[in-house]
Amino acid sequence: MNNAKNRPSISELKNFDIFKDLEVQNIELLCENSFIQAHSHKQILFNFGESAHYFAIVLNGAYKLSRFTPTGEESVIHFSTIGDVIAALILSQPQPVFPVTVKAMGPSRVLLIPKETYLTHWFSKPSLIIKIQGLLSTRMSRLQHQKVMLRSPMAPKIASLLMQLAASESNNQNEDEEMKIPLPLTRKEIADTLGVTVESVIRVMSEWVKQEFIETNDQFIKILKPEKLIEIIEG
Amino acid sequence: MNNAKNRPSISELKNFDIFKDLEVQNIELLCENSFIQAHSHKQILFNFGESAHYFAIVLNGAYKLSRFTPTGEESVIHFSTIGDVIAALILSQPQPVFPVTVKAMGPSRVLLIPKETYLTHWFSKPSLIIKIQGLLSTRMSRLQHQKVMLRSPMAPKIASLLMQLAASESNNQNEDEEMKIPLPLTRKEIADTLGVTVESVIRVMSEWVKQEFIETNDQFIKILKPEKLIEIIEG
DNA sequence: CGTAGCCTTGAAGGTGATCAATGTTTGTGG
DNA sequence: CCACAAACATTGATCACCTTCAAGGCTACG
Repeated sequence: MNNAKNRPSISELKNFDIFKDLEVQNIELLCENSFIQAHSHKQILFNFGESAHYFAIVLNGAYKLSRFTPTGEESVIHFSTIGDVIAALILSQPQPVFPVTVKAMGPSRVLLIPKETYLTHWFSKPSLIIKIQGLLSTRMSRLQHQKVMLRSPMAPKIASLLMQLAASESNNQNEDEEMKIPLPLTRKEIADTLGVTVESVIRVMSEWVKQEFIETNDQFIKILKPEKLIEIIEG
Repeated sequence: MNNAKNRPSISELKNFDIFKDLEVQNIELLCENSFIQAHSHKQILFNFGESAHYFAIVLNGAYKLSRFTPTGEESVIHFSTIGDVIAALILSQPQPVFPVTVKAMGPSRVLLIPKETYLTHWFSKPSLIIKIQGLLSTRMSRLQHQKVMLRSPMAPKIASLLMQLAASESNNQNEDEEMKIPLPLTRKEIADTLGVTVESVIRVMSEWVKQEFIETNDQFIKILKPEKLIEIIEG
């Protein structure tokens, strides 16, 4: 249980895309009353339905955003990795409430920024709004792309998700090169993201491991032959 | 083919939530170089992949936002009705490109606002950004809710979609009251929204018509017994 | 050492897709 | 104004894919 309240260090924040190009005193304003919180695996950052007083920026590790069905099944909405913002969109609403439950995937850290600071200092800087909207845009685009894959059978769906997650990491590397998914991802989580069962995911991915399209040694998934997965997606 | 360029009238705009609470001269600034465009059924407003120079506010009627699979199947992302903004999120990106194809559903009208006006005048008004983010938030929330329904069988999926669409219209009416879906919606469009086949949608909805849960006389769908649909959703 | 979570494999069964045929409505051009 | 085409709605039969259920193995962790 590690949730000591720490003030953020400017030098660390400077590494993040959002704070790049900003002067030190500006960054200090933007982080007014903010603090860093660390989490261990599976620890919960926000709960669905709680009223929101902060938004978060992922400094380290990754977080899983999900909702639950009445029967307790998990539905994963998004994986947030380094530099991503969480719950920024809803903070501008009158009585903001978290639309998802947010859980750490492995040891992770976030910067928590209070609603007041967001509304007074962040909103008056168009360049910041643009960056946040850019992140949202990426997220929206992922959700949309997953909708398009709904009609496809199991294998293309999984291939598409893996490529999507891997693509966020690789800086437009050449095709044919290995890609690594920057998340400790279980089969169950893949299943919960696609709305299918674990068994189905396992059956498909085991085949790929056997054919050496992917590798899944440690807890990270590596895509050895992206071309093959693309082939599968395109049918 | 009706795409005459018209200047918007302030008095009409005053009716929309976004422009309420604004002074006339402010509205004029926000509409700098903007114009109204009318469309007939199925006419295209924006094409997927085109570079974006405008965003749109729906004044009248409705628009369907969709993407297409390689095999030409349509996947509906969102239905935009009166007061909704289209393509606002992406306009702040460096080289914005439409992420969906936008098509009129019946005779409709939009106000088109150029990128430059958006970036210079809209972005400097936090209250506007808040309203736009509110609309986006609603949209995101719908997409997320649909993801949660992925694991459910056909009937709950369809019931959930109908209730979602009807809810946007009704001002928190009591349950047990009739609800009307403010869109000329075909079975095919419902199918394309859920990623299922038309036949499946028809089989489920025909049953509901027979049992008088819903009515579908004219081109609009009316929900006669919302309680019944809620029952179906909850299993 | 025992439990909990994840991974794996197999067999059976059902739900929704597919294919095909036909009816109905809408819109268009001669 | 009629004829024809195009889009939408409907119904039935068959079949494949994925879910469900069940059982067992593996690893991490207290």
